[in-house]
Amino acid sequence: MLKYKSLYHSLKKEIQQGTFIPGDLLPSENELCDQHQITRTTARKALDELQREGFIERLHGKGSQVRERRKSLGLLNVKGFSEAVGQQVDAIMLQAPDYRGWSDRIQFPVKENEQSASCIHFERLRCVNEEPVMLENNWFASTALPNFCQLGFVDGSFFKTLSQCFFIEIVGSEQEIRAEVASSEVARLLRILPGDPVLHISICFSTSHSSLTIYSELYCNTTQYPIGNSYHL
Amino acid sequence: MLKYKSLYHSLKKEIQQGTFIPGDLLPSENELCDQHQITRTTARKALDELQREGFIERLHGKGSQVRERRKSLGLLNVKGFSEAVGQQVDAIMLQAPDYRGWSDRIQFPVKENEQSASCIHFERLRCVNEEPVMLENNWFASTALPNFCQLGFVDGSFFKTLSQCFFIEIVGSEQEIRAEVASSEVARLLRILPGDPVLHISICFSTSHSSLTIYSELYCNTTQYPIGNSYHL
DNA sequence: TAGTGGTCTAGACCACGCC
DNA sequence: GCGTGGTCTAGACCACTAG
Repeated sequence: MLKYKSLYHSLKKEIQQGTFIPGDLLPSENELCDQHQITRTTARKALDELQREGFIERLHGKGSQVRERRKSLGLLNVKGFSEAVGQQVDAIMLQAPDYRGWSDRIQFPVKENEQSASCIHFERLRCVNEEPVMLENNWFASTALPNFCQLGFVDGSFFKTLSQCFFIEIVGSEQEIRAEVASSEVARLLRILPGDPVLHISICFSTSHSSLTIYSELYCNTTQYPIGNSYHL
Repeated sequence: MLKYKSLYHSLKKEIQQGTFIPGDLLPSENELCDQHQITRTTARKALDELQREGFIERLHGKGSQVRERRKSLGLLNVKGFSEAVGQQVDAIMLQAPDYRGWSDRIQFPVKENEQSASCIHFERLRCVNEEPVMLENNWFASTALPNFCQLGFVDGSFFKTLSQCFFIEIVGSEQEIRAEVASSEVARLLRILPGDPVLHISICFSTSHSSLTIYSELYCNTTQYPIGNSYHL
């Protein structure tokens, strides 16, 4: 293993596990050099990567500070849906994680090696001010996440659970976005009329665990809260 | 000016101007060191940045190759709309660039210092297989782009024109996405029925020129061609 | 003033591509 | 075999923060 990658993974894991929490300062670059028998160039390369991925912020004269991770990932982001609408969001679990077959509602083609695995599915309704704004369905192969159905969600967040319980991070996504008319089922849950326009977002998340892909189908009522995101170089 | 930034800007400008075109190899790292009296560490820092921004690709054992720039920028990307729908796209100019007032159709607040400047607007219709799929409206302050209305578009691309004629790059964006019912005007142009669902995307692009912000309002018929994008760490 | 991160130098060895 | 990019070392000086 390359030295800078080794340090990078070691620091990232400590952040994910909570050894360092947001606001903490990591060991200084010189301390890291001593601890790992490397030069500053190598230590900085690891820190550069953590910085780009949003895990830390470098403060000139102070140190490297752990941040809330909120890098944008396409439409949504690693922190999840609440930032995309910019409001406090409650989640109601309509269907707790359970073993189901792969659904034909999934818009992206399910990878062949995953089709043979059993599939975990859960469905949530996201509300802002008690008003339902998004219906969320997720599917993924159960092989990568043993005992997932027995676990609770960390802070109600699926991504946080992946990170803190399984050390799995989202590393990429593909999305398709459509404006559709609401089906009677979607309309009932979002408390709108069948035929009203809804935003339909299909996402295929790739993760740091090669055998885990997450398929999501989201239906949003955007009349009150449009989906927002931003990007900066 | 820092040495690595100076080299970075110099190489980027040569790529934008066409001194190096996609497929070309930049001077090797050692050549850059000789030419600019710097060490490889410094040269590599400049190249690292160009690589992250998608201008070049590093080929181990070969060199640094200039790429078509296609980094994703939120929903759309710097190459523009054609990649988002993944098809060949024709553009019909409905309203050529002209001086107009700032429109109240712009969803993002126009910056105060821009409100007093005169505003250039143009409107295009994007078609796939002769079918209209997106109506595009753009507004921006004329101060940053003298003579813009007299210029033609490079390869029919607004972003390419900004880069090659003004050396201005898109560096960030904010977006809001909504599913709406089509107004009679939008429906007529997209050849759908008033009341059909359309995807409404509002974008505010920030650029490398501090006094230029681009405001876009897009209306998409996503029945045939959903808007796609992907993101990778 | 001591410690931190930001920049830069002048080397070294390696793996990869191509001839 | 030679040149390329990828990794790494062991220093140096600077600007910034904080006690």
